[in-house]
This record gives sequence, structure tokens and C-alpha cells, in this order.
Amino acid sequence: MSQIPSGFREKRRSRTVTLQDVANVAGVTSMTVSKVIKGKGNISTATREKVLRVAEELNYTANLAARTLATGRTGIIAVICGELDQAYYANMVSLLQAQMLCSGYEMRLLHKESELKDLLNATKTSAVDGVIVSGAHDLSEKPEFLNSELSQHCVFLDTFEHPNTDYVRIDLREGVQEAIEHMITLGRQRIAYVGVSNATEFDPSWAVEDRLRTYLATINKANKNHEFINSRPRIDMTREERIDAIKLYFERHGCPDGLVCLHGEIAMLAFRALREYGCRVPEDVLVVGGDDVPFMECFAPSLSAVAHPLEEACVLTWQFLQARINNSSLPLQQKTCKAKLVVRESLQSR
Amino acid sequence: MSQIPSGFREKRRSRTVTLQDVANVAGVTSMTVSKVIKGKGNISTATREKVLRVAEELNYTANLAARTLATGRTGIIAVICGELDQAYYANMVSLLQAQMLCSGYEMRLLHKESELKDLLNATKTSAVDGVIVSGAHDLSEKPEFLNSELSQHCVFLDTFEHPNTDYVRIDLREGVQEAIEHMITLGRQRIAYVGVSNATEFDPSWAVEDRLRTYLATINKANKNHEFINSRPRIDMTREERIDAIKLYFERHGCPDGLVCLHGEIAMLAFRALREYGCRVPEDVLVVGGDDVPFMECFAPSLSAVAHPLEEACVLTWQFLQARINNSSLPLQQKTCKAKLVVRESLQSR
DNA sequence: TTGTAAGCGTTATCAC
DNA sequence: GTGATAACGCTTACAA
Repeated sequence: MSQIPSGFREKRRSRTVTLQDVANVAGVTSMTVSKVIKGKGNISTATREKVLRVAEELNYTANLAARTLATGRTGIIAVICGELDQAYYANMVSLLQAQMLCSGYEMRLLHKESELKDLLNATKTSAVDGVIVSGAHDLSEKPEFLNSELSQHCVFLDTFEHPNTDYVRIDLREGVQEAIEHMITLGRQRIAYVGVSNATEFDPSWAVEDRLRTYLATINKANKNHEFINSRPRIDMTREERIDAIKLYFERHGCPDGLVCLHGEIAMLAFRALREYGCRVPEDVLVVGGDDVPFMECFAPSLSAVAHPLEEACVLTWQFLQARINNSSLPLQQKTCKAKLVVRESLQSR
Repeated sequence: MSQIPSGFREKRRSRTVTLQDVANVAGVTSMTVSKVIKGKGNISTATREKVLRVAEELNYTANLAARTLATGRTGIIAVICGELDQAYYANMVSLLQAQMLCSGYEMRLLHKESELKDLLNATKTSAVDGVIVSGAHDLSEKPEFLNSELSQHCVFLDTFEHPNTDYVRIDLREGVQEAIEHMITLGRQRIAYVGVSNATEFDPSWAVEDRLRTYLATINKANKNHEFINSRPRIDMTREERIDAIKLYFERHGCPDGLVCLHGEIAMLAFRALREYGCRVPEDVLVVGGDDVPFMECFAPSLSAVAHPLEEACVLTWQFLQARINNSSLPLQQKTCKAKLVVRESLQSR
């Protein structure tokens, strides 16, 4: 029985050890082996030990595809997010992965720029048990998404709300507002927003994002003028070019005395641009970043930030998803965590 | 025929659309549908179009598990590497993912700290088509690994050599040597190495890594004393604590006039420690990082680095792996890329 | 406690 | 050009 069946099988990759092989050697049925491996059902200690020994000897490992086909479960979670060269997403993935490792899940990393069709395909029930989505703002509004199975086992982790699905939201509004009011208290007059846009002219109507929106509202309330600095007028600019773009703004319009930056990374770029332009932080210009990217505190002066409670959010997201996987008819799970302003040297006028 | 068969099927997750469903509606066999979907075999234009239309209508997507079981191919590549909160790995994964996206592969992200058994299991033929490993120095020496199928479709991307497998190696030696000689040329006397260790006392014998090894050799040749600063005496220290640990060294032993750091991140920590201690960069101390982490150039002064040719290495790695997947009997593919010193302000004595 | 049979959704082979 | 059939390796349900 241990001879390889003819034909078909040999065309495949090198023969792998199957349940049947173990069963043959151990002198039992493949079913018995299956039970032993999964630790289910009643098996006598004698056969159990024998089977385990043989499995060990033959170096048996389960075929995930076959198991998936039979059970509909994979033990794999898809994560759809932005580029990992952004520290924000990299840290998020890192935190999520740590959680999943503990729960015995693995991670399939998908790119949010992929075709929606490909995403749906990749995350079909048969391929992953659940999905975590971050930074794909518009996904939850698409009917193809809402009608798909994907949405059944999906948790959003975002700064947006997603009314019809589970989500963990990070609310930046208070943190950003506090940062700007802090600048105003210190007497700053020209507080500009440093963001990203591919439009040539700034148009407040595309302020779909909390940070920019809150900036505009807060500045308005204080009867000051808003000012938008584009840190990436063209896609695919290098960091050096982006620094130059910001510097060019200073050269043309003079320097604001406060900068609210979309990301921590942009705060770093802006800091460098200020240096090259010849402005001091914080004496001439106060600076704050819209998230707390690692190593902002290593700058001199250390860069302030609106710190996202990323760890808390990731833990919660994973809890939500596990609950959803175990019971897909659970009521909507939605929670908001608040980001907090971290005042470092870049916000301290001496 | 479109009614759902009794029993078994209903216990599973919500019924998915299968080849058979499409076939029933289109009035053909599932085999024909399969051929149309895969674009293989000779199918009349009439049936092809009809099948495609029905598939579209029914929103059919292939079941990956079933396809894998039948073909032995998954279209998924496992990547095993260190923590993504290190910018080095995050960028690597980001670059690799971009490559894979173009070739129609997806990525399964595994953690190098997982049990070897789990890794082997996860990367069995049935689960992924190939594996990329980075930073798992010792893996290629383990017999369990070498005897496994994993090693058949595996490329290492590392600063080490892995004699028995495909690899792309990043060679740091010349870059590090150049950095140190540059410091010596500028008259620096106390050039210290800032690294990571969990031993209390420094022991040159654990210099398995190119950077430290090259540092020791170069310092020796110049008849200077080596000096080791531990930037992480305990695992799980926060960045603040690590900064303090470095600062503590300065307080106890005075400040070196040159620092060679294992990573870019450590250079950032060391920079901050120097600031807090009251030393100026580069006037008092020259600083260089062992890899070129993004945003080092945003510091004031900008931090120098031994820049890894990461993009080149990732492209090469992916080429190697694809070649290996297509032909597993290919001779060993091994290539070395050299890292180059990037001199920024932190290495320029004025 | 163990075994039998059927089924998961796809593809390879070969006959029509 | 199209279809029938077996096979991929595992698990569920039920019989022995």
C-alpha cells in the first residue's frame, strides 16, 4: 500500500506525506489518524501514541488546502492597508501580527491599491477567515463590497467611520484641535497645514479627512486664515524633492509660525525644510505631526505629535474580528479611540 | 439542479458560487467553464462569451483552496523576516510586495520567531509556492530546514552568506570600513560601536555580524581601542530607556568622538542621547548608521549611513525565486550587492 | 473506540 | 470543441 499510485499523482510535485500514508504505516484508517492529529474524538492511548510516533517519523504535516476545502477554514487573516513604507501602517501590521501569532492565525498581506475584484477574490471565504482593512476609505461604500462575503468577516481600523460594518475608529479631532489651540495660545498668527494633494489649487471641499477638517474649523473659529502647504505636489517624489517643495513655499510666501502636518513623516520633512530655509523650531515655528511616528522624539528639538492609540486599536480590532469569526450574526461592533496630543519640544516656546 | 443539495452543504458557510453553478446556468459542463475561466483549451467563441457573461452575472470567483488541491500551486509567497517596526524590514516587505503584485502573486507574512516546525508546516508545498527569508541567520544551517521542501523554493535576502541555498547578500564590509577610515582621517581618536547585546560584558567573539566584525578589524588595524556601547541592555526597553542607556554610558565613560551604529534607528537614538548629554554632532562626535533608514536625512544635522541597496536586492531576490519556482533543478543562484557609504552632515567636520 | 462513505471545488486526462 | 471521470487530501456524519 505504500507504493505510489500510478499516473496522476506523479506529475505533481514531490510526493508529500498524507494522512493515508501515516495510516498505512500505523495500521489504522486515515480517519483515526485525522482524529489523533486534531485531538478530537475518543482514541485509545495506545493507538494515539503509535499514530503520533509514526506521524513524527514520517514527518507528516497537514495539507492546508485540503483542510480548507473540507472545513472552509484557513487560519489566515487578510490585512488590506496602505504602503508599509509608511511607519504608521508598518507598526499597525507589526502589532496585528503579534496578536495573530498568539491566537494561531497567520497573515496574508494585500495591497489596498489592488483591484477590488482581486481583493474580493483573494478574500473569499475559501481563502481567508477574516479581513482587516485600514486606510481604504472608500471600500465600505462600494456595493460590490457590501454584497460580498468579505464584508461578513471584516473589521475596519481607520480614522473614518464605516456605518455598515464593524470598525475601530481612531478619532483625531480633539488632539488636532488641542494642538492648534495650543499654538494660538502661544500667540502664533500664521498656522499652516502641511498635507498632500494632487490638485494644484487648495479646495477646502476635499477636506474629507479629520485632520484637515478639524484644522479648518479651528482656524476659522479663531478668525485666522487657513493656509495649505502641499508636501507632495507630484506623486512619486523623493523625500529630497518633497523637502524642496515645502522650502519653495517658504521662499515664495514667507514662513508661517506654526505648522500642523498630516503625518509624522511630513513633520520630519517640514522640519528639515525649515532648517534649510533658516527657521528655528520652536522659536520661529511650532511644529506638530498628525500621528506619532517612532523616532520623532529623537529629533533635536523633539517633534510633537497627535499620538494614535495604535496598540489599543489593534487589540480591539483583533478582538472584534475574532468575535465576528466565531459568530457572524453578532450585532455591529463599533468603537472609537481618541488620539492624544503629545507635547514635545517642537511645541514649546521658550 | 440549482437547488441546494441536502445536509452536508448547508452546515458550511453561506453557499458560494461554484463552477458547477455557472455551468448549470450556462448549459454546459463545469469542465468547459473551467477552461474558459483559465483561458485554456479550444472553446468556441459563442460558448466562451456565454460562460463569461454568466460567470459575471453570478459573481463567480474561483475557490483557491480547491484549485490548490488540484494543481499544487497557490500563487502565494511566504516572507519570513524580522519585526516590521524596524524600518529596514518594513521597506523590504514593501518593495517585495510591489514586485509580487506585478507578477500576480500575493504575500503571506510569517514571523521569524515562530517555531521552525510551524514555519515548515506553513510553507509546505500545499500552502505557498515559494519563500523569502531575511534576518533568520541560523535557519539555513538547520537540518530540518535543509531536508524540508521549504528549502527547495527558498531565497535568502541577508547580510550573511547561506552556502547551500539561493541567496542575495548585502555586503556591508566596504561601506563600514570606509565610514571608520573617514572618521580616522578626520582625526577622531575614540570611535565606539553602538549595538545591541544581552550579555553584560562585551566579548568580541560574538561578532558574527559583518558590521561589528568590520568595525573591530578596522579599529585594530588603526591601532585604536574598540569600545562597545550597548543600546539595549535589556530586551523590551522603550526608545526613551534606550536613549538613557546610551547617555548613561557617556556619563560614566565620557563621550567618544565617533559613533558607528548598528542600524539607522540606533543612530537616531544615539544622536538624541548625544544632544541630551550636551555633545554636538558633528563638531564633537561624528555619527554613522549601519543602514539607511528613511528620514535620517531630515535630522539636523542629517545623519549619515551605510546605505543598503535594498531595492536592487529585492528585485534580484524576486527574480531568483521566480526562476527557482519555474525550475527547481536550477543551479544555485547567489549574488552579492555592496552597500555604499552615504556621507551626510553627521560625518562632516567643519 | 474505530471504520466507511461521501463530499468540499477544482483540474488533468482522455474519449467522443 | 465538449464532456465524463478520477483525483487532489482532508473532514463530517454515521455505522459498526
